[in-house]
Amino acid sequence: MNQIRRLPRIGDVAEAAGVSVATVSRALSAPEKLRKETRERVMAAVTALGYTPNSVARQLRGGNSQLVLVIVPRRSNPPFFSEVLHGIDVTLAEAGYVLITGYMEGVDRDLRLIELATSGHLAGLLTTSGQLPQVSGRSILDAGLPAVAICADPQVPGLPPVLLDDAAAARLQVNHLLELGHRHIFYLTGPTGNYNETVRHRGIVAAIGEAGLPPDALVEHPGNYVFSGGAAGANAYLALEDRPTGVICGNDESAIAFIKTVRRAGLSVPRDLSVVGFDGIEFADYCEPTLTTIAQPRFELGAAGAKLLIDLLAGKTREELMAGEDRILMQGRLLARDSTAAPSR
Amino acid sequence: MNQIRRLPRIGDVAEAAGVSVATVSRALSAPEKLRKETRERVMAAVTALGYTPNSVARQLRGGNSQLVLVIVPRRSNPPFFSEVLHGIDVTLAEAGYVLITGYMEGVDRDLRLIELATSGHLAGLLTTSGQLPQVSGRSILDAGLPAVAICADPQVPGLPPVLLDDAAAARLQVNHLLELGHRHIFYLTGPTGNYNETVRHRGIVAAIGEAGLPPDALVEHPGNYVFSGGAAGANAYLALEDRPTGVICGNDESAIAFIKTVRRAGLSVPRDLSVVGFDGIEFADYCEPTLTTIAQPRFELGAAGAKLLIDLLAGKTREELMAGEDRILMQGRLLARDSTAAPSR
DNA sequence: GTGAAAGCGCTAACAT
DNA sequence: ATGTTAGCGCTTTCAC
Repeated sequence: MNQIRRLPRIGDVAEAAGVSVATVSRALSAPEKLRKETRERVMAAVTALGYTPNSVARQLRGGNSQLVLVIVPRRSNPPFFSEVLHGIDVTLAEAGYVLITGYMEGVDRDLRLIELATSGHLAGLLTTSGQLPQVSGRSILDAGLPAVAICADPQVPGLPPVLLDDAAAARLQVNHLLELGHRHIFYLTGPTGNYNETVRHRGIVAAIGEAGLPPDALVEHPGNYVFSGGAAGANAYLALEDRPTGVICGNDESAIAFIKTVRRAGLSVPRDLSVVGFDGIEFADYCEPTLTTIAQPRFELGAAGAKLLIDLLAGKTREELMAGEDRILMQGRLLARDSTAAPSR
Repeated sequence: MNQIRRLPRIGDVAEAAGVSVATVSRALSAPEKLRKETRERVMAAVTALGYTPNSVARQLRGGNSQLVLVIVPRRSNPPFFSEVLHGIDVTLAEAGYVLITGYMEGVDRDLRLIELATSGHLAGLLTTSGQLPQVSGRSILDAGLPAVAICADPQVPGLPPVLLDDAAAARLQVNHLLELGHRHIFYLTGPTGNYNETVRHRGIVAAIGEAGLPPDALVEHPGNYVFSGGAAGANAYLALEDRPTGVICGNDESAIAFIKTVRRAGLSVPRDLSVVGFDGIEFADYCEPTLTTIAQPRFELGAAGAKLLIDLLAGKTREELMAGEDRILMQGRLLARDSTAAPSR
């Protein structure tokens, strides 16, 4: 009936319970300091009024924010990142934090993200992008927030990264094809300059070299991790006079487009060529043929990064958390499915 | 050299520029009130110190928050929602807002989201879930934030929804199959109780009825919008004695799993059966065969919802924005591809 | 065990 | 055109 139009504040609760605002505050944040009776009276008033502390005021007072900004590159492979985000979200939520997703997209956005980081709302920062928001020499890290990198390493001092062991995973791709007997390999790369691409590329070249194959056993074509690049890569492959029998794609999405394109051109997978993807997204098991790929521990990458940040926020030092390592590395797993087989003869 | 460890505040800028804090504040929010010379002196100090206003303090003072909470159901079809979110994100960013993604997942999460909404951080609320966070009678709407629903209608008074015309889209699915000559239809539903499922279901039944077909022309099987449900639905279909020639799936993901499962059992699509999906995700054009489906204007749904919220936040009234309608309806588009054809005889 | 009051950084009346 | 100051809602000394 006598409904007040504004949200209840601490003073309303104090009045209703017949105590001071300080007592209400203590009932909420340090209940053990109150007589049981007082505490119960306050809590009853809190419930009756549906009071929730205004955390903006709390933060201004110097309290800790519960908001963590997660920076995601805009053109970011949704089936991959959504699972990483899920891992982050679940882990943060368990510790009482809330995630803000900030997509990068052009310089304006970079500026806005930097301002958000400096705005006083945030407790910490998680980045999944190898390129940090940066505007005229000002980096988002200047906000001084505790920060952790996931899935890509911006290689900035003091920013501990949680990464897939991309080099090892790339070797898994190569060695799988080599073990099947392939000796001539086509590599549809990721976007130039991309962190993961750079490391995997090195891994692939190294694995080819270690197998004693000549450098021209590897034919490369630039891709971009999306369908269109997969199709374009396949057309480049089809145009080759001497087609490699093994194909490594930068990710599953481009692998699926690659396969669709070569099949449409009359080739058969894995009879005419074997294709390996990367990521292990759900669709890779529902395409035709099912895709051999590297499963990334997506949820776990997100969870581990979030955990690291939470520990940092709790005041632990990087040294004790990283145990002397400069990075946390997780392993990919080869999922051998129907898109790879021994070369036909 | 003489680097202060804390972030600069308005007082630091004032001191550096030799003016009062009020002048700094005005230089930032009402520059026209200042003499050009003063303004320039202040701005120089702002730049020199790398000052960004503390928006927590601003908000506490009564200023407007720039944070919008977007509520997303956890089991939320990433390829679909990521585009809706993109539309939201781009539109909000243009108006200077930042999006917070809040996933729903169990009651704990509901409570946390309600607390976030009540915390004073937020400017407004966007929900893509038909079920609003709710805990023991307390709804997130009690926080009193301006709010808009997208893609699903929680059917709460005062919550304007931006929706796909699901009933019309469902008719599109049915009529496409009817026009091809199918007279016996299998419907793999969405999750029971889901808003979109409810409306589409009605549309499908109505379209069948209007075509003069008997009710048993439609065979239903409960699905869940994910791969596993698509596979299970296909197995149920395969077990039927008299198999319908037309199949409508609740979404693309389940349609793709459905097709994969029936093909593995030796059936051919579209020779033995035609399959229609729903959503128009990218993968639907890269599966085998390519999937006939309903394209939802995903980006536009998000953008329209965000726009509506922005206008609400700018003080416009629901009445003037909705032009007398109680909802904003957008239309789906049939994409006829290779998974549908006339029944074989 | 509880209350009074200062102060977090900012904006907007109100002075000058 | 610019300065002074109250106060947003909360937590936390410091008194009692």
